[in-house]
Amino acid sequence: MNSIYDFNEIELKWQRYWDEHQTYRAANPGRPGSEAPKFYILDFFPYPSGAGLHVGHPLGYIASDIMARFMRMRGYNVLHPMGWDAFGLPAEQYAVESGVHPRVTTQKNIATYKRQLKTIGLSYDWDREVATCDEDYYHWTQWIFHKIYNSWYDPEWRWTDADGREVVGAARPIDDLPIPPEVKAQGPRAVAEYQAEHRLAYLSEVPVNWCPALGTVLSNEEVTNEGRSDRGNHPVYRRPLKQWMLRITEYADRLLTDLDLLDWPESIKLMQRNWIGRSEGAYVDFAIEGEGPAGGNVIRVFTTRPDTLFGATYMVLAPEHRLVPIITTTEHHEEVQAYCRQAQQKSELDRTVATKTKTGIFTGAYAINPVNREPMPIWVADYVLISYGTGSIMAVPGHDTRDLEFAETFGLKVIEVVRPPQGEDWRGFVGDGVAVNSPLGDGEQFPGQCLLNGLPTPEAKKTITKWLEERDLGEGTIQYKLRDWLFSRQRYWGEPFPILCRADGSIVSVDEFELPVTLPDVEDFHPHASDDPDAEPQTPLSRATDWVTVRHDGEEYRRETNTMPQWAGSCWYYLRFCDPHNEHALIDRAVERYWMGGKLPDGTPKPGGVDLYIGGAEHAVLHLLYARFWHKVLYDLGYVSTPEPFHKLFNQGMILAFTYRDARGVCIEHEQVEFRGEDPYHKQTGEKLAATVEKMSKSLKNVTNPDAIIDEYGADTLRLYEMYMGPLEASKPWNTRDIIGVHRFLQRVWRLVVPPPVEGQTEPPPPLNPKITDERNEALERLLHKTIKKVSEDIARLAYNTAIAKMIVWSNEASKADTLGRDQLERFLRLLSPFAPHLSEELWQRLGHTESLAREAWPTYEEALTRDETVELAVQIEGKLRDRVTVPVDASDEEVVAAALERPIVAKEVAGKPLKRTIVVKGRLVNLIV
RNA sequence: GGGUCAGUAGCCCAAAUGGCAGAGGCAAGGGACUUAAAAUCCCUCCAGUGCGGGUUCGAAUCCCGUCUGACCCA
Repeated sequence: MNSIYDFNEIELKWQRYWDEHQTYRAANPGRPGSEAPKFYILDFFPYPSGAGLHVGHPLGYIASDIMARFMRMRGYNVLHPMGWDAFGLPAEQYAVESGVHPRVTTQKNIATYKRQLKTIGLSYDWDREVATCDEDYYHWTQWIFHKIYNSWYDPEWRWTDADGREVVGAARPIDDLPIPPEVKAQGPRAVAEYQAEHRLAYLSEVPVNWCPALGTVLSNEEVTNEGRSDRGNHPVYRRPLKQWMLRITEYADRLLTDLDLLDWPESIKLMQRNWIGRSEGAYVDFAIEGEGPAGGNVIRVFTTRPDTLFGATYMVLAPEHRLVPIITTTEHHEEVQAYCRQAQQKSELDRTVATKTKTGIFTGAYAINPVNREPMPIWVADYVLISYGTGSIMAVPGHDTRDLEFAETFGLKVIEVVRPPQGEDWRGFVGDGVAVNSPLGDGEQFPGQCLLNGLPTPEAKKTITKWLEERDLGEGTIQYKLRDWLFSRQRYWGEPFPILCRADGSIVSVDEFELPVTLPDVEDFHPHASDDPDAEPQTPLSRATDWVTVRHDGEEYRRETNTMPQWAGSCWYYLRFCDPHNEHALIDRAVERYWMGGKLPDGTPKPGGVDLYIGGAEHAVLHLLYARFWHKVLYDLGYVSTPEPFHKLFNQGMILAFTYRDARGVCIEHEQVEFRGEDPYHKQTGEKLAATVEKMSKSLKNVTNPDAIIDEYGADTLRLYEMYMGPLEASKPWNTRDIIGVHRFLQRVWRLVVPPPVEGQTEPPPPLNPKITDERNEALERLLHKTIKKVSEDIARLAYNTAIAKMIVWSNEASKADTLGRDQLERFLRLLSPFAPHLSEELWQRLGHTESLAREAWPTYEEALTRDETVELAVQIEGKLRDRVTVPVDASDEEVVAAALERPIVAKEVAGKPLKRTIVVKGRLVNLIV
């Protein structure tokens, strides 16, 4: 047997062993092992990109793996799966450029990722691997869409779930939607239309980022601030396009309130709350002045500050507002039209950035302010968005930042209606104060006028809302910033919709027993490019003519040719991992209850199923919100038993890297950098380089590949280093130079068990270190108990860096010791095994065990042995450190003071002065006040 | 502009409830081993906690202000 630590050989050996013995298989209900309590620990699954992994990617995976191994040793049945978010744009773009089918690229990338993950020694149950682009998988993605499509939301519905929770509001089958008699009377077509208006998935004309050159809609993230496509820098236009939408807004309130049930970082909860953006306010209706076509129309606005209505001096419509062409007077028509056209080309971000100067144009029309009956000019301006609220606002320049900027730009009236607290300028004051000038002067200007003067803001809001409601001029309401989810993409590499369209335009869903609707193979992945921004998009699927046309019972249908967005597959993968091979259902009911159920420490049912979900903060809003939404629909329909998918969420930080640039700002590869002292220089040119810490990315030439690290130091060292760099949640720079530290630690552990070969000795060294005995080393025993305690507690709170530090301390002491108890060493190896599983298995085996230690019991400690018998206290006089004194741990306060006073330095300082006060902090210090 | 988090040794990071600023690692210096180097082992060195106030017997920790950085929102 090799006496040197040959990590590459050892790691390969144990990875094979684990595969062959299916060491990490999780037992589903009914299988041996499922009688143990369950623990479901999940990683955000990756999109397998062509570049492979860099060392930043596995950070979270290593962290979850340590927890998974720890929980297995604690006797849990651990579900720890991995899969692939495999539909998506990069593979498709590559296909467009190279003609290689995205499936081929994707499979190749998955193979690379899987190989890399395996070399890290992650304890996944690979039997449960899924990829969102597999037919067996997207079958059920389509099935969920089918359920969403065939449901409506009943906000009044009161029901009790499987765990006895009371819930108000639910998705219900569309067949349960009550049809009003007057609709029913108009025949089946009217009923179908009425249903379509209520379905949770519906078609709608919405403004989208349309890129004619790429032939597709783009998400906001894919559009630059200059309003061009991120890829290719083509112009992007805002245009209305018929799209599939999911009615997530119906769930806004539940998505908001149920956040309170979850053990998530507060920052993420806050981001979701902001995204949902609940605001209380009121609708106010403004009549348009005049006869003509404009007269009689009403502009409805939403405001969170109805109390400032007296300060509203003008109105603004979004350029896309339907009343714009109707109310604009003839002499302003041309200008307004030109303005609207121009506004269309700007991105939303561009339009709302506060620093940009405001633009706008007067329509010539006026509305009447209902509270003082004053005429207000109606403007069109692009800082008002059609997609938020009603697409129109009442402008209160006195107390709204953007309205004030606009009013100042165009010389509009600004009046004070909220008096701020003393010392603050009212102009632009947006906080709560006291209503003034509401109305101007004393008393009513007309009978029944609303009087707000003197009321604090919250009361003023209530009063005016009531006044508006009584006169049918408006109503109190709650608005959400959350919009319905735009769910279709004009792309190839995604899930086809299980939707058919009849010749008359009516829509039916594919029968659930005919799923999946398979993605057809095509030759041409090119989007239909066009310079005409108004041309109808032609999707790649629409060219698969054989596929598009379907005959069914003698009727001809056309398939929906959009595909689902990349989020769809990741919305529910955590469910499929529980039951990945089920051909008859998305997930078996009993399996779902087992893995997704569970109890909180207080015995109540757990609101979320996955016990620990680890991933980066970049998906804080979208993925986590979409998945929660789908989960709630499935919950309402009875397919899952918990209201939330993820109970505890943890965001690992980002691994950053040093980036070196020369004087021209060109990034220099790490291989080209040499250090003179602490300063980086270019190896060839000798030029001094500037170093910064930035995100790891190919373009910055600062990427480290895990394969290279594993090759040089082994996977266990890589794992240990990534966990030792700092707190898991913190961002920290990768520094290859530091790796040697943890590697030395592993080498030292190795030598605790395996003696080094002696130079010049021809005889082989003994297989085990001769200092290992059957007797415990008493000096090490206390430290071992302290270590077990520290490591156990630190793993539980994901503080792996400090756990490792403590293990290093023990190994340093053990190296110095003359003897070492075999069972002490074995307990230590069990502690180490979640962090460095290969090395631990190997040494465990060399110590005489024949089974893997993956399910060995986690070591325990005695509280009494974690404390020393004596303790050194600091002695302070007047709060200043003067001396130290050693006392028994259980010494009383009096004994501590007495011991302190016996110290010569202390006695001299105190010198008979009476003690005014003594402060003793147990185990820490004694402070004498004279 | 608003919000959240963070700032401790040359670097990465530790320090329940306020209680001796240091657990660990890297780097640096010295030494042992070696013809030498690498590896290994031993020893040593270094900050008063971004800055300015306040509360307290006592502040890295709490409060106020301020600067810098990251993220989110506008």
